[in-house]
Amino acid sequence: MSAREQEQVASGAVLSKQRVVVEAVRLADREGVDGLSMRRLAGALGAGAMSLYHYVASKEELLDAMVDLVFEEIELAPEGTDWQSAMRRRAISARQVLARHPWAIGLMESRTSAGPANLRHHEAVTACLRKAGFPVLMATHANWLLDSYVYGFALHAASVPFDTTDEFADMAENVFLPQLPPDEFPYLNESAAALIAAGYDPAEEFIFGLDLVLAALEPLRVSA
Amino acid sequence: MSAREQEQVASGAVLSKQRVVVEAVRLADREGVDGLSMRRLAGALGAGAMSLYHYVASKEELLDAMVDLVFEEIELAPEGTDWQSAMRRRAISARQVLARHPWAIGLMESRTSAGPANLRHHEAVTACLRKAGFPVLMATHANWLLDSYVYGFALHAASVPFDTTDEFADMAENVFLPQLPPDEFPYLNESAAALIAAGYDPAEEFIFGLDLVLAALEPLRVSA
DNA sequence: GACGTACAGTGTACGACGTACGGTGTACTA
DNA sequence: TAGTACACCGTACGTCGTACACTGTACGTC
Repeated sequence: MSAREQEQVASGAVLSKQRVVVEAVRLADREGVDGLSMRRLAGALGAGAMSLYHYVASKEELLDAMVDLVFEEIELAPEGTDWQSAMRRRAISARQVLARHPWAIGLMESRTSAGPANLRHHEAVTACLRKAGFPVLMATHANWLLDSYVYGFALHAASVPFDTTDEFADMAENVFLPQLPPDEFPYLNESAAALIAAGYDPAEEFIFGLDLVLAALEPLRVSA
Repeated sequence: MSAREQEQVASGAVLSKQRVVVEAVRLADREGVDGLSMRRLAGALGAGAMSLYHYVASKEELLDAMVDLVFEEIELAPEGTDWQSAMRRRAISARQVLARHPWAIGLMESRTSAGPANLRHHEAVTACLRKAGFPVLMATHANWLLDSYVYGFALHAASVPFDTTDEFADMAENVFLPQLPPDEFPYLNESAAALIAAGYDPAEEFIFGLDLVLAALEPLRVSA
């Protein structure tokens, strides 16, 4: 919170950038990003639409701020543990946060400037990798790989209309399989059947790939 | 192309779903997805806005079709080579295609039903993995991991405002570094400096992680 | 020829959107 | 008491997606 915002709060202002952005995230969670309009957001805050423009220069800036607020929810890589545990924790936290705010993923593609929380996050991850003994360029490679996996998984998971084992089994039997003629898609049929039997849990699915990636990175650091 | 569309073309109809969707992709490539409106698209086709609704039930359906058209551009996993080469080729192709149509990535999050090209693609990948000796569930895990990496990389790359070594060096020196006080972000400064010196190429960066992932998956198949 | 039907394509209109602009009102300073 | 600053808002403009009712033309069938 900037000095200016503190002033506003102290002087009894009803609105603040903080409040605007927080409510915007809430609205997007509830109704999706398409349901977020300046008028509706203002309504939720008990204000007129144009009042928002005292705290946010444009809707684009609001979206930037929303994405950064989401980044703030992600746990920073903890210090004082081995690098794999630290990366594991922050990756799992990131996945959970993005699952809570799926609209944020689609927004990232169009947002080209990183917010402060994003930068802090990136710095913490890089620090962790460097301290673990990854050479500079190897650390950036590892960073790209891990981030790509985390965001990609979240994107993939958001584009799929189920979140739990039961939902998946239901959708698979009643929606997917009927669309998949067995002679044209034999392997997808086989996969779906196996997944229905075994159950699907996004958290487990995520960890499978995550641990594989972490293990693959291990030999690339030079021990201290 | 459906029987109905062939009829239309044969009978001299000026528009067709094909033509509408192709032009929509072109427009989105040129102006971004925000610049794509039904009126502008119709204009580009020399038609009135409402005419489009004879070929597309709604803008949502148009966006679905656009995403599927992009999937059609991705090379299918070739048969008759070892699984790693096959996966490598299709992943590299996917990355290139998504770099050409960055708007498609952001769209995927909100599209919950896969189009035919998407399904064909998925089937081909699964077939390749199964034939390479991955057990059913392992193949779906590998699928998730690979897809997450590919889409995640594309998403990450789209959210970054440079594409070539020169652009990166320019942006880093003139935009990023000035925003990164060295005492607050020592590691990001170090990384940026190293990357400026070493050069940045998205294709290489992508292949680094891809090969690591492929190698990590190798031991999980049971040899035939 | 005349007439009916089907359907590709369109003009107009409605409600919602982002936001420019020019107000209000209240709280504080001088 | 007058002046100033600024949080807040009402109105209006251009654009959006699209419902609805309409045009014109092509092609039967007599």
